[in-house]
Amino acid sequence: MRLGRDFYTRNTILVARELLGKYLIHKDGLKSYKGKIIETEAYINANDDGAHFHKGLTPRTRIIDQEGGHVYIYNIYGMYQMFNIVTEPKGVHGAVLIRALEPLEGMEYMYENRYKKPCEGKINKRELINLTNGPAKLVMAFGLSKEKHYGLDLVSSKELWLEEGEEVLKGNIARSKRINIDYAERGKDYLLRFYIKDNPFVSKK
DNA sequence: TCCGAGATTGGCT
DNA sequence: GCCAATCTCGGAT
Repeated sequence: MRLGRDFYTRNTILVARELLGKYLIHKDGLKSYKGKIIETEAYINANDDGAHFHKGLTPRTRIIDQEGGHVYIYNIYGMYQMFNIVTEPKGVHGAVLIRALEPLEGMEYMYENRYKKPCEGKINKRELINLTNGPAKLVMAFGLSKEKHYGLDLVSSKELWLEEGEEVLKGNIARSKRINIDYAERGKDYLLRFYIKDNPFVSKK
């Protein structure tokens, strides 16, 4: 069952936590990708100097002004891209970064996207973990890109959306500081990263 | 095997 | 020049 608008247009921190266990689906022609969300980070508002939009929107971040459910993808380090989901009602700025997924379907396509060679036979455990255990890795594995998917609406798109997934008990959710935002004077210590405890696809300890 | 340092890369904060 | 990252390679375990 696809998640509707009401799921996304709520408080960003709440959405980040509830995204854990949900399924991300990408249909690309005959290729079909499915993965369970394992790790997220919330980026909230003007008080959060870790957020790209804390000083206001720019051409890069313009989609964040839209209502929750839209896709925000940006370039980083010249060669990687990151996948975010816009939250909150229209005009309120917030987004959730998807940091890790657990592959469920389409692993052979993820393998080809990540390693640039055909998937022959069984994928070993190390290769499997390395498909989607990081924010730029999962973008590569799922065949996502800024050019194709920036601004797309997860509520109505025929190629990319989220579905109700597995319930994650509160006791199995861990919360921590966000990864690699030491440059944010205020926001660096905010506990806005959520992940499923003991899941092998979590990006960092 | 595991961990840290160094290289990579180009649009924009 | 900076950056919500990743890969590789060397040396330690």
